[in-house]
This record gives sequence, structure tokens and C-alpha cells, in this order.
Amino acid sequence: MLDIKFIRDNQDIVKDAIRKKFVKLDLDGLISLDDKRREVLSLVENLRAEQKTVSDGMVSADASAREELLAKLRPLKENLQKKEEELKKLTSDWRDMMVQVPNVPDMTVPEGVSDEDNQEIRAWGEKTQFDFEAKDHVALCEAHDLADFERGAKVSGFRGYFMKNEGAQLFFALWQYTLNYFIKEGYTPIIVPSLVKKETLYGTGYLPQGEEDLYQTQDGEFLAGTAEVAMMSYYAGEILEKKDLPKKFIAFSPCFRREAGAHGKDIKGIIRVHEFFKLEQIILSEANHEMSVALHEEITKHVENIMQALKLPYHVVVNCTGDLGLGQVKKYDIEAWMPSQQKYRETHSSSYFHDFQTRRLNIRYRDDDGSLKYVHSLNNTACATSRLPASILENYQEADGRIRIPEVLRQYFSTDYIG
RNA sequence: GGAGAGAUGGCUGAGCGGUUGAAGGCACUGGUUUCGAAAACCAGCGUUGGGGAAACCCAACCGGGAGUUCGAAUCUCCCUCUCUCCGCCA
Repeated sequence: MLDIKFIRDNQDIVKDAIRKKFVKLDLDGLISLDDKRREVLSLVENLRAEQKTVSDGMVSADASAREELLAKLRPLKENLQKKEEELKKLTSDWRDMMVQVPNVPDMTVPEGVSDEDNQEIRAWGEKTQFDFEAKDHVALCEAHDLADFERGAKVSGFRGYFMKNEGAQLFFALWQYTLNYFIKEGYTPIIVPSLVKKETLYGTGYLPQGEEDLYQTQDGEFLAGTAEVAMMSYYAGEILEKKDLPKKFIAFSPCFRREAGAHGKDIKGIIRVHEFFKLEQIILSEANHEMSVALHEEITKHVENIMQALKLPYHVVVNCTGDLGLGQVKKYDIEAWMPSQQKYRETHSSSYFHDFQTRRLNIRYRDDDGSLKYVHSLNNTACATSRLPASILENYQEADGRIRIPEVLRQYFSTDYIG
């Protein structure tokens, strides 16, 4: 959520953001609603002040004076109640609109409509080429009994899967390797809930817009699609110490996604599934744009370090305005090379939000001048199993059908090859 | 699942219908003292919204929501969460 003062003072900038992010929102309507809200608010406050003053006189008044005061108060109260009702409605409508106002994209973000317009900013590694007929990760999983998709569908339904044997080991190896990397970098490891209350999803900006992609329980909780949701809500309503910032977490959780808008896409394998596991980087920092930018580059670099250690060809794209989430200021996607598709596929997503999330979640810190400020937030994937293992399987296959295990992961296996 | 107790400022903890935004303590900030620090003493110290050039003024906030009342931290109802005991259980 943006500050209404900022919105009022920078209507052109916000309108531009609405246009660039393809958000449907009538900003002029919001401004005039805010005008009305302020007007009624001030009316209510004046009425309350009057009531308070008269009411204070009751303490020292005798019986007849009391009657007189009461006669004065009755119509006042009636009027106040009417205005309060009006204010309540206005405030509720105002809030509904406020949560739809998008954050403003950074100047360096290219304008565009969809992921087609994202721009590559750097690429690393040679795109893997084979002098034999290469298999996709689905065929490789089947060939070596690394996953069971048929029984996955039988037990769990469409997009269900079981990971088995070295397939299962590969997941654990990646988690362990990634976790160790981030612990060395000073991140706090943490396992967070996926079953969350809806306030957490409003706070992180996944509601109200993203409801159709979320699973909901019969008790009203939701299953989060990322550890970011629970992790960001961890400090909701709290005031942090500036000396403790930035706070860096490496958070693990199962992730659930309905993939409601993705029918027919990636229908086989583990590229697009309803349930997977993810280690996520989450950072809370002081409210400083330069620091957010520096940390954004840092969380992106961490992923690149890991991709390079795994020797996986990848590139980094800067997402265009149309491919940004409501709260995101700037986002990089890190995409791994998928030989079977002869293209890069998103494996990580690195973004920063300024105080968009923390304003909703009310996470603040006391600055040196004594004032309270909303912290800045950032997050990036650290390791998403299943997409990362799929990429490893494809890139590491050999002519004889075996799959080599990346050097840095061999410490977690008893062999160097699958098959 | 059953029974009970509770939720107050950055923390702790009083208040249980009327100048209470809220005693006391801790923490914090400034000062006195000191070569410096600690201790002691003095003073200050909530957040949010609105108005104002400013001094300052007004309103809201004692887990959340509704109600009673001229007036609610204080009374009533609902919800959430925490704790204790019993039951069940990975």
C-alpha cells in the first residue's frame, strides 16, 4: 500500500504506474473519495469534541443543570451517529481502493506488456548442447525411476508427483547445499508455516488480487504459495531496532499454487506443480532506496553464485512493468537453460518493494532522529525444488543415458552418477 | 474436545464508569556530578489522523469488533490469541 499523502502529492506518477502495470483503477475517483472522507472525518471530530466538552460539565452539574445538558446532548448525539455511519462507509470504500493502488516501478524498469517484453541483462555459461538425442526431464525421471507421475496423479490429482530414489536425494541435496551457502552469508535459517491467515496475504499483496491462485481451507485459512507470506508477517505490527537491520532470512516452506490461469501449460513433469518446496531469501532493511537497490543486487548475486557453482547456464532478465506484481518496484528473473525446450525457464524471482508490504503489515523501526519509519522489504528465491532439479537433470544428462551429479552436490550422494 | 484465568505504552505493571493518554518501575534522551564511566539526582519521553508558517490546537487509540451510557481502559455480547488443569495425539 502506498501512503495516501504520497498519492495525493504525486498523482501523475501514480497514474503512470497504474497505466504501466495495467491496473484497472480510477485514481481521480480515489482522490475525490479521499476528499469526501477527510471532510466527513473533520465533521465527526468536531462533533465529538463538542460532545466531550458538554459531557464534562455533567460531573459538577446539579440535577436541573443535568437535565439541561442532556437536552442539549441528545440531538448532538443523533447527528454524530449519522455522520459516523457515513464515515464508516467512506473509510471502507476508501480502503478497498487503496489496496489496489500499485507501487511505482523504478525508472530503470523497461515498459512492456508481458514477460515477452522482459530484457536480458546478462547471461552466464554456454547453452548446453548435446551430440546425441537428449531427453527432457520427464523422460529422464521415468528412465531412472526418479519420480512417479502416474501414481502422483492417482494419489494427488493433476500435476501430482512423487520424488523417488536419487530424485528425492537431489531435492535434499539442493536444500542442504543452499542452506549452508546462506548460513555462511549470515542469513538466519527458518522454517515457516504455509497455512496462513488471510491478513498475511493482504499484507504481502497476494490478496485481494490473487485469490484464484490460492487454496483455501474450510476454516478460512489459505495455503501460501511462498515462504515470503509467513516470513513477512513474522514481524507484523512490531517495531524493530535499527541496529538489527537488515534482517536476512533463508526461509523454507512447502508452496501451494492452484495454477488457475495456467491450464494446458507445462502439463508434464515438475516444472509447474501445485505443491513444491522452496528456500526463499527475505530481507527487511532500513527505509533507504540506495540500500534497497544494493540489497536487491546482493540477493540476485547469491543466486547467480549458486547457479555458477552448479554450473547451470542461466540468464538474468529485468522484468518489464507489465510483468511486475502490484507491490514490486523492480524485479529480476533468473532463468535456467532447459535443453529440451531450447529456452530459458524461470527458476528464481528477485524483487524489492520499498515500504509497500511493510505499510500494510505495519512493520516499523525507530530511526536515528526518533521518528518511526516503515522498513523496506525484498525477497528472492534461493532454491525452488522442483524447477531447479528439473534443470539439473536435463543439463547433466550424458550420451549413455546416465545423469552426472554436479560436483558441489556429490557430498550428499554415495555415487557420482544417476543410473 | 472439557473446565478455568488472562490480553493495558519499547518492556514491566497499576487502574475496573467521569480532566486517565493512562500511576510506579525499567529502557531511552538531555542535564548536574566525574579525568572518564558507573551510580545518584533533576528534567524530558507514546502512536496515528486532521488543522496551522510556527508555537500549538482538535480527534482516535488500553487484543479485534459490536453494544449500553451524557460519558467506557473500566459494564454487556461476539471473535481472536495466550496461559493453567483434564482428555486425545505425531
